[in-house]
Amino acid sequence: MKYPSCLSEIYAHPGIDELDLSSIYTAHEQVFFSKGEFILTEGQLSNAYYCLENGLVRAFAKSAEGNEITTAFFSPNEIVIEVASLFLRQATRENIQALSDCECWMIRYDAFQDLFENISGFTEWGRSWMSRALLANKQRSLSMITDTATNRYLKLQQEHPKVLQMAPLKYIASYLGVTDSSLSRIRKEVALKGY
Amino acid sequence: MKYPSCLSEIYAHPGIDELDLSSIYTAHEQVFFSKGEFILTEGQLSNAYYCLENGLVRAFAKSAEGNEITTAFFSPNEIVIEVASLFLRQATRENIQALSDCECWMIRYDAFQDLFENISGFTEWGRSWMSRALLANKQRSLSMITDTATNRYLKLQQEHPKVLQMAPLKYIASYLGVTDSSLSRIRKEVALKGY
DNA sequence: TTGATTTCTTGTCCTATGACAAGTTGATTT
DNA sequence: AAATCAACTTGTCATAGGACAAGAAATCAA
Repeated sequence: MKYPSCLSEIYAHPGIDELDLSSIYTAHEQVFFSKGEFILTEGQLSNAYYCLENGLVRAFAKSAEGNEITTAFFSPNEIVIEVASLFLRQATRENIQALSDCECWMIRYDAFQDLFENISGFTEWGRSWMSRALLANKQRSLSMITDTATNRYLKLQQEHPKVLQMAPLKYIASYLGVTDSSLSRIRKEVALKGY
Repeated sequence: MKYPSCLSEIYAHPGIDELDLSSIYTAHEQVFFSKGEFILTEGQLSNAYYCLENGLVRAFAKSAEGNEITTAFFSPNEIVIEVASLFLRQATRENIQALSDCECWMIRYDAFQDLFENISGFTEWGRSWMSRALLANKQRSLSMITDTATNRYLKLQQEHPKVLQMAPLKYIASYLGVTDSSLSRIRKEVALKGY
C-alpha cells in the first residue's frame, strides 16, 4: 500500500515493517494549516505532533526584551513537535507557526502512547529520533559559539535549502543570531563569492 | 533518618515521601573522583548519573577545530549526567571531568530504571527534572543569541557563583563563548563597575 | 490603480570581541 | 633556590556585526 510520502520517509526504520507502518498510518489524521496560522501557542499544552507533508513551519520563543527568536524551522518530511511540552505534559513557552499553507499528518498524544507501548519497532524508532534531535540541539548551541554567522548561514543552506528560499529574511536572521541587515550583507557576500 | 544532603536536596519533591527517599537512597553508591579525573569520556556509553555532594565538575565537547568547549558546569546538589547517552543508550560525544576532588552518590542505569518503574513519585520527579533540564538547555541557546558576553557572565555569577571562584578562566570562557582574554576583560569591567 | 505596508538592501558609524604577543604572578618540580 | 609551567592580565590592531536611518522593491488592500 501507498502511504503519504512524509510518513514513509519519517518512519523509515529497520525495526518498522509494512504491517507496523499500516498501524502507524492509521493513528494519524490529516490536518491543514493556512499561512500564518499558529499550530501551537505559548501557554498551551501540546497534545500532538505533526508530520509535515508540504509547507514550511517555524518555532519561536520570546527573548527577555520581547523579540521573537526563531528557534527552529521545519521542512517537508520532518516532524513538527515541541518535545518539552508534548512529552512532559507542561505548558509550552514556544510558538509554532505555519509560514506557508501546510499539509500535515497529525498524531495525538494518546495514539502515540499506544503505538509506543505496542509496537517495539516504534519504540526503537522513537529513541533513535530523539537521539538525533538531542544531538542536533547540542550542535546548534556549539555552532552559535564556534561558527561565524556566515558559516551558520552556509550550514543552514545545506541542511534546509528550502528555508532560505521561502522564509522571510527576518526569521532566518533571528534563527542565525544576527540582525536583518547583517543577514542581508551575508547573503550578498555569499552570492559574490559564489559559495 | 538523615541522608546525604545532596540526595535530600535533589529528590525533594511533593510526590516523594520518607519511605520513597529511603529506597532511593539505597539505590545509590558513594563514589569519589580526584581533581582532573574523567567521569565520562567521549565514545563511552553512560551507565549512571551522579548526585554531587561536594566538588565541581564540567562537561565539554570538541568543536570542529578540535577546541574544547565547556558545555556545562555542575555544582554540589546538582546531578552530573549526560542525558542523551544515559537514556538513549548511545555512545556519548561529551566528556565529563572533575575540576576538584568530588564526592558523589552514583545511581546505575538498572537501579534507576527499577525506581522509575516502581515508585510513582520518582517517575513524577524524573519528568519534572527533565522538564527543567530541557528548558535550561533552550534558554542557554537563546542566551547565546540575545545576551552580551558580559550579561552571560553575570547570569553565571548568579546561578553558579562557586564556578566563577573555582573553575579556571579558560573553561569559563569557552562556556560563555568568548576567548580567555575577553573574559579577563569582562571580569575587570564587572569589578570596576561594581556589579 | 493607487496608496499603504512589509520586506529587503545599503550606507555610515561605532563597539565588542577576536588574534596575537608580551608580561606577571603563582604553583610545581628538580 | 632555580627552572618550568600554567593561569591570568594587558596592549595593539583588525574585523564582524550592531544601531540607526534612508531608500528600493515587492506585496497587499482599498
